[in-house]
Amino acid sequence: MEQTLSPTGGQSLLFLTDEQLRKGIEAMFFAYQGFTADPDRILAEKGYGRAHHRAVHFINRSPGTTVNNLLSILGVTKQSLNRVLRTLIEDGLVSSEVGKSDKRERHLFLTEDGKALEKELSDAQRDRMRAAYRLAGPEAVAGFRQVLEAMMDPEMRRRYDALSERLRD
Amino acid sequence: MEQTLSPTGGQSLLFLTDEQLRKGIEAMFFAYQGFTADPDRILAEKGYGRAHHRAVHFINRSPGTTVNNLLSILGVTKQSLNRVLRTLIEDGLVSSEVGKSDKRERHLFLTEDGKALEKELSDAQRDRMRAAYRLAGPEAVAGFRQVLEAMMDPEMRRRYDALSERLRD
DNA sequence: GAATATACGTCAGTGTTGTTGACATTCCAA
DNA sequence: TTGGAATGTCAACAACACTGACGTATATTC
Repeated sequence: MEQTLSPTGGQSLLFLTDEQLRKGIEAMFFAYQGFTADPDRILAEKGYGRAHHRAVHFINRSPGTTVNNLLSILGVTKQSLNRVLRTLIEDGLVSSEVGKSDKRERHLFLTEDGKALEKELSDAQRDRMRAAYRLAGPEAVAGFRQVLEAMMDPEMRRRYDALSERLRD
Repeated sequence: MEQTLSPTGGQSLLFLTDEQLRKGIEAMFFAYQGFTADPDRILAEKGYGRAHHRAVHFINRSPGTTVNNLLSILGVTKQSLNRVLRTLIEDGLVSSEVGKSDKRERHLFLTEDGKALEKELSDAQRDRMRAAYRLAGPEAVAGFRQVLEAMMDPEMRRRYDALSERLRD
């Protein structure tokens, strides 16, 4: 609330000025800092980093996913992901099961401990997101999502959409 | 367009469900990848990284800013910023002038070459932002900004607002 | 004027995370 | 069955963030 001043200046035809665009760029930068701040704090205590968070998040989202699948979602090299995955497996947060039909594949699951960490992290992140959503209101949230989705690379957009195929939005 | 299906499901009271929040989190993650992809490509060619981009961006935004000021905006350590600044000064993209009233301070400016790089980078980033804005429409952009602003840490929000104090939105 | 604080720069050490290269295993198709 | 492609692992290296300690110049305070 108190948000009576429209952040776009209220002009419907001037919303593509360079200054508007620059402001949007800066908003992304500062907001992303806030977006990662809370999980980062928790992760640092436990000796993990953002890469661990991302892995845990998407394994939780798609239990049984393969390493390769996870790789394409995260957009990093398999070696990079592997380092993270190894520590998570060693620490008993993730379990890796050899595929039944294709024994080359490893299917990834969160253990109970892994689920606990995932919950701790996403609770923190969701709290902030919830507060922002509540402050901005449903229509702003719809716009927020629309712009973000339009900003994605087509390939990433596909993967993003695929995540909610089963789960209804 | 074609965005007739509202990303919030159209329900004004369901925009705070865990699934909605999770979707927002993932949207931030994937969108940020797109957000940085174009500048990253340009930077990689020239042997620079995101840190250089950020420095150049904010020096351009506030010419004559001091090192300390830049430090607090970027939220990094001075050692980290110094490494970046040193290479930018060596390469002739940034100039550093001893302060007149306080000779301890260094005021930072972009040289012509620095301005050229800044333009190249922000043109690329703005193009994507512009496309996303155009696709989503003015109202979505307003919501986008509202949510992002609500997501910032208060301290960062202050700095974000301060950037456009002179320039009218 | 002396002590203290501030602004900036630098050196050394560490950790996370990305990269490439080499390699083992498994699957599949010629 | 053999060779190529796919999957995943191990090792070494680079980029870039961080902390801690220190040096220098300047400003401020007592």
